[in-house]
Amino acid sequence: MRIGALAELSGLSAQTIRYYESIELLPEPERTTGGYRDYGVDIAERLRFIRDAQACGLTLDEVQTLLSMKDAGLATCEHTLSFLDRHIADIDAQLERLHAARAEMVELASRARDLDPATCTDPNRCQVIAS
Amino acid sequence: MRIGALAELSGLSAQTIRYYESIELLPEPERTTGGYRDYGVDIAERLRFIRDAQACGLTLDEVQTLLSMKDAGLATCEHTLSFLDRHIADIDAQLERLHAARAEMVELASRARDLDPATCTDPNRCQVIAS
DNA sequence: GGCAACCTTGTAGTTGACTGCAAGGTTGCC
DNA sequence: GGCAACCTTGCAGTCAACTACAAGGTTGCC
Repeated sequence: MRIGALAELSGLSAQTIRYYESIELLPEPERTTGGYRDYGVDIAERLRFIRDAQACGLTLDEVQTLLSMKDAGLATCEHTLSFLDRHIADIDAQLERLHAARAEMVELASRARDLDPATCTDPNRCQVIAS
Repeated sequence: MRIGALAELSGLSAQTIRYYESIELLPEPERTTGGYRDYGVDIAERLRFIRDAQACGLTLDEVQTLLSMKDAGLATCEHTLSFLDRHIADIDAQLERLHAARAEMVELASRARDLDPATCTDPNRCQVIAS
């Protein structure tokens, strides 16, 4: 699979994939005789892992640490475990914030929906929000 | 309350608070006779809202849109509602990613914990992760 | 073999969200 | 009144994570 196909598959841009390779998040792929990057399907799984970890607010640097752990077959040192535990705690905190924010938005939306739509006739009113 | 106290209370830096004011996320506060910013307690709630919304992956620009809605007492236009609905959907997608990533980390942590801690004697092994 | 679509490297620019610093004013306490 | 801690504005710098562009090579199809 060439980079364009992987980009399509993963939803990332080809530039981003090259960028990930440049910061060593991705291993250097095989090359075709013409010098094009040639990926196997397993790389898509790695990209998915990166995306999920990023969604947790991990930096790409931290994602790399995690990937090294996976790649190296894990390590059991104290600080490795505490790295994981800390990030799990971070995720839990973030889940809480997400739930709070979601509730706030649902509340806003439901209050907005309960208003009479007919009153929405002032174009200036909408412009406040359009930006 | 002066900016330092608000910073303390909210967990943000004074610079960040001034930055938020500069991009009009926060209203201009009262000033003391000496020209110092003088905040009421309600501003802390606004900062909490900002933090939560940011946790959802909203940009400060989008947070501002939401705050305008709150400030303006809402609007019912189609695109306002769709703005909210879209972001609620985004949050739900992110919650899903967070759960997936959390599971992955818990799995990594539990597998790591199951290994014999006595085998963790190679300092080079740890250095891989220390970065 | 001609052509569009796709790829290569390298480097520079952008965006969002801060963060630091300089030069100076204010507060509150001893 | 002296001093440390805190504040002011303004502007430049940083960092992460892309994103764009230039100049050129490869592929696959007609």
